[in-house]
Order: sequence, then C-alpha cells, then structure tokens
Amino acid sequence: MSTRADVAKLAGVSESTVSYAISGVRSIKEETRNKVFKAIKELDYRPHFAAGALAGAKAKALALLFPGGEQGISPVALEYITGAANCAREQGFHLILWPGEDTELKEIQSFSKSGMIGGVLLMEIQLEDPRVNFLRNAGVPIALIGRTADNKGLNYVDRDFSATTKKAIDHLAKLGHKKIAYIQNIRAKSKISVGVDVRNAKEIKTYCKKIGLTVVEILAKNDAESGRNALIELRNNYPEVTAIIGLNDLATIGFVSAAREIGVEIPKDLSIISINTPDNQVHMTWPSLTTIKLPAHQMGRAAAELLMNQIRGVESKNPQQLFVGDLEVRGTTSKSPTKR
Amino acid sequence: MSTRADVAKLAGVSESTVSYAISGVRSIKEETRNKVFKAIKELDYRPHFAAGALAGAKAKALALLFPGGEQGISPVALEYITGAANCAREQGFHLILWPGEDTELKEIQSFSKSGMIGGVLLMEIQLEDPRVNFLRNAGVPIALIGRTADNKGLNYVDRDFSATTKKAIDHLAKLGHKKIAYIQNIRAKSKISVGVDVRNAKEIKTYCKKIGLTVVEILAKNDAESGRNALIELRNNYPEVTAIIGLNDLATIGFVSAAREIGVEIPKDLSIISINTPDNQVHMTWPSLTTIKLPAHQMGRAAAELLMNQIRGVESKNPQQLFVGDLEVRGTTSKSPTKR
DNA sequence: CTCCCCTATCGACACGTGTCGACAACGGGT
DNA sequence: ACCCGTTGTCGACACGTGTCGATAGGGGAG
Repeated sequence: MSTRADVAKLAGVSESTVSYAISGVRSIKEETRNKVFKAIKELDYRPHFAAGALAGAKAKALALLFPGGEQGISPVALEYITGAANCAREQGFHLILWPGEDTELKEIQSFSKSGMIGGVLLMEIQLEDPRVNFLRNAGVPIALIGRTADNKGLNYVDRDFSATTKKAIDHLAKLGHKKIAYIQNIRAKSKISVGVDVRNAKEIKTYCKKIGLTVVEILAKNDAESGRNALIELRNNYPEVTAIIGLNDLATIGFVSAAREIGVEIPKDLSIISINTPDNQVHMTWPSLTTIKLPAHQMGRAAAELLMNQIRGVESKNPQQLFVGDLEVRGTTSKSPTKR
Repeated sequence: MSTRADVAKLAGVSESTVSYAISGVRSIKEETRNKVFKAIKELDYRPHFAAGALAGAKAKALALLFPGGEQGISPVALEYITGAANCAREQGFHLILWPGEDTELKEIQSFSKSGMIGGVLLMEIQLEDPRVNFLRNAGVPIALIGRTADNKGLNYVDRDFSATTKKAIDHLAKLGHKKIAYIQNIRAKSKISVGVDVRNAKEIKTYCKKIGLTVVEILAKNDAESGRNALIELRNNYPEVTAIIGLNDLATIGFVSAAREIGVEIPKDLSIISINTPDNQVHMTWPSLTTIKLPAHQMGRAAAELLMNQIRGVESKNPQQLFVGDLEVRGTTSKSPTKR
C-alpha cells in the first residue's frame, strides 16, 4: 500500500502539495496537479481511511439504525435501505447497517466522534423519539425517514399522509364503497407511537368523515398469519364492510390469501387497496394488489442526500420533503357489492 | 470526548498501563486494573476508532458484499444478513452492507488495509468466483455463504444440497408423485454459474434418477410475476407433472397464486414444496407453503463467526459447515392425483 | 551475597493524513 | 526603486492509539 509520501516523492513535490492537489482546498498549479494525479494513478494510491479520520477528515460513511431484531426488516424498509445505500455509494459514501432496537446511542456518538461515521439515518420514527433528541444534542448529524411531532429544524423525508390516504379513499368511494376498514399495525396500541401509524389513522378518519364514509380499525401484527386472523375478525365483527385499506404490507398479503380460505371473493365481495407495498410483493396475491405506490427508493435516496449534505456542510434546498403515492389499480378493487 | 490520557491521569498511571489494562496483552496488577476501569467508567471513555485503526488495531467491522442493485435483496438473503449482523454485534463487531454487483474490489482491499474493515462476507457465490480469488490474494480475510467449486482452505457455510433435496423429494415420492418439476433461477442459464443453482439442479436430477422419478426443469426469474408465467408454461408443456420443487422464494409465491388464476387446485391437482423460504413468506399463500426450512439466521451467524475468528487470529473448529433443511409440511403438498 | 528471572509499569515512537503558518516568486501600482 | 497582494509550495505538527524496549522491584536458587 502506497502512502502520500510515496506519491510526493514520485511526483517530485511535497506531501502537503499532494494533499492540496487532492482536496483542492488551496490552489495548485495545473501542471503540478497533473504530475500528482499521474503519480497517484501509477501507484494506485488510496488515502488511508483511519489516518484521515484521525486527522479530522469528514467521515464518508452513514449509519442506518434499523429496528427489528432477529425477525428482520420488513420488505418496504428494504426499499428505503437500498435506495439510500445506492445513493450513498454513488457519492463515495458507504452505508452501515446498525441493527437493534434500543441501540446503544452512546456508542453511536462515539463512532461519530471517532470519524468513522459521518451521520445517522433513522427510520420508524416515533412522535417523541428519544434517539432523535439524543443524537441531536450529541451533535451527530441525522436525517429521518418519517418524522417526529415537533420537527422544527430537522431534516427528513416522509409521506404526505393527507394526499396519499385521500387517493386511496377516493378510489374506493368512486367504486361505491360506503363502509370501509383499515388494517393498522398493532404496535399503534403500545406506548410507542410511531409516526406513520398515527398519521395514517388520523388522515383516514378525517377524510372519511369529511366525505361521509364509515370507517373502522382492525389491528394486526405485520405478518401474513396475523393478516389472516384480521380478516376473520373483520367478517365476524363488521360484515357490512366492503372495502379495506391495508397499511401493513405483510399482513395485507395474508389477508388476501385468507379470503380464499373462508370463501370470501376478492374483489367481488371485498375490495382491498394496499398502501406502500414493495414492487416484488404486488403480484404475490391473486388477484394482484391494487396499491398506492410510494417512491420508496427515491425517498431513501433523498434521505441519504440530506444527510450527506449536512456532513459536507452544504445547505439542502429542501430539508423537509413529503412524497405522495400513486394509485396503481390492479385486481383487488372493484365496485361495491351493495351497488350491484 | 475523553482520551486515554485523561483516563491515565485520573487513575494515576501511565497511558500505556491503561492500554494494557484494556487489552490484557501484558499483565497488570489487579488493583491497578480496577483503578483504570473505574476511571474509564467515570469518564465514559471510549477508544477513538480511527486512532486505533491507524496504530494497527484489528478492525471491528465486517463488510457484507451483497448483490442486487436497485431492485434489492431477496427476502431469504435478508435472513442471512440479519443473522450475521446480530452475531457481529453481540461480539462488538459491526456489519457494513456493501451494495452493488461488481463492486470495486480494489476499494475493498484499501478499506481493509485502512483498518476500517476486518474482513469480508460474500454471498451468491459462483463456482468460479473472481471476488474470492482477488480478496484471497489481497490478503483480506473472507468467509462465504455458499461455496466455490474449488474451496480448499476457504471458510464457508453452505447447504448440504444432497441431504436437503433428498428430504424434499422423499416427501413427494412418499405421496405418490412420479413426475415432478423444479423451478430454477433463470440466471442459471447465463455465463455466471452460481453454486446454489448448479448444486440444487445436480442433486435433484441425481436423486430423482436414483429412485426412478421423472424430473423436468422450468426456468423463472425470482419474482412473483415470473412465477406465474412459469406455471402456465408448466401446464402447457408438461401437463403430466404433479409436483413441483420451488427453488426461488419469490417465484414460488407467484406460482401458487397463479394456480388459482388458471383453475389449478393446490394441492389437489398439483403439489408444491418450497426450499429455503423465509418464515414471513410461508403464510403468504393459501394454502400455506410446505417447505424445507434452512436455518438461515444460524447460517448467517456461523459465517460471521468464521470471519471474526480469522480476524482475531483464532482457528475455527469447523471452517466448512454444511446445513441441512427441515421438512415442514403445510398445505401445498398432498397425494398425487394419479393415486386417487 | 550475587545472579537471574518474573511481574508490573513507564516513556517513546510510529501509524498516515489534514491543515496552519511561513516563504519564495511574481506582477502591478505608486 | 519600493511596497503589497496573490499564487504556489513547503515544512511542521497534531490527532489518539498499539506496542516495543527499558526499568524498577521482588523473590528464589545457588
């Protein structure tokens, strides 16, 4: 492994000249710069990461704190992650995945101060999120996928819940549905209120009320089996419901396959629209899912961009971005049976 | 952020004593060690990562090279990953996800020499894998999930393909199936031969021949839509087939849901057994999938362990581990219709 | 008593980079 | 002829750790 000293010797300049030629912090004569780069290429020189970090270089790595222990990440989360990872890599950054629920925040702070991590990407944001407060106070740059209740001065990407749920409900209303249900993540009933749960529920209720639809909430864990149970619960307790909004990607799949099990025909008897389902899950059911598709990759990329800007010390034009989903009509929604 | 010097001053010892108290490389009097640790605790001292790396400490991070660009990782891969990540974290290591197909191997080498990365975890191993050769020659510790054709001296975890496919086929044979098909990943027909594709196909063919079953191969990309097409192709070209082995987790889901679409009843008309399907996908279909379950988390953990041992300079007891899947009978397999 | 070995501790240095202050060369304005 | 600002380059140092060689103290064997 060659070092800066080797480059300097080969190019016939001093070490600091090599440094400035690379960073561009001070002006270097064109001719000298060329000599330096030629030497760099010839030696296949790559700066020693740790040395740079020690000397105060800005870290070129982002940490992504992701929840969910052994059972893993949900497929949607994966889309955010790959988006962020690719965006980071394109700009010479790297994405470190940091698993664990209540990750040792102190340790993350230490890694940040150590120059290993430039900043942190957070997801599954709660309305009052202790991680956000801690890291902010610790001086660690952060960007959120989702947002807290009080988010003044924070950099985040999130859904435009109002516009997104409106699209879903309008679609159902246009098909004549009067009574609908939404499948909520059961964690919404725990002490931890995750932003996405709360905001979805609020917007759905508000808009349904506004246009005169009846709406009920069904709770389910986010896995296929719980989705099945949710359907059974729904038919028992609310047989009058003709359409469903699925907020849980995995539960929704189970929901659809359970329909067959108990003799409910989709979409004839029951319409289903799924919000934020990853592309590779859309065709897992029969019929294929009608969805509101959020640009998850793009959101992941945007979040990474916000974070990298902070690290570089550049101001982001648009530090708080909301994204709207697109309606993609497929096979699981049709006219309300009461209209037939 | 406090440094080693602060700790030394507070404990009333020299800096090197602090160092040795922590690392244990030289003996330190019990009493002194206690003073040091008390000071460490009081100051909440954490060693500066970059400084350590620069001074030659072994890196405490593993890189996982994972394939699949924007479209992401397959859900099974995710199980390996979370397993490895959790195992690493339990031992004070971190897992860095490195996306991209033909990742800049030179860059990885540089990160390894920089002391940022202690070693590399590889998956989707090809029989002749250029990454393996390069990294090995570059002196970067590696561990594989999967294995190359010539794997002398390599550390890896992989399936016991022979035993695993045997379990699947025996299950089908016992149910009276005579003519079966397996859904192969279409990439098996490209120049790149990934170990898992080749070995699965070989073992299935060998064992079927041995016990007198007819077997055909159907190709599909690993997504639900391609799975659907595969089913149609199968019914057109091989209507006599009564059972299927799914090697592609996502395609298999599509396969099952397509059955309904074209009026094939599962498992009455057609049995399906899926190999290595993640837990959260098992109940996505109706009926639930009969599977051969591989201990993916455990395999990910084992691979991480192998790699960390190399980094620590410890010899692994069992550097080449093969895992067998367990048969989990659910709803998608039953007696061959020809037996009725 | 001397000699030697072992334990416990210390001081010094190397690791490779970013950056600050200094300096030489140069040109333009008075 | 003198001064000053600009451009381009250099040398020196700090960053915080791991580790080597040296040293002091102590105990046992001869």
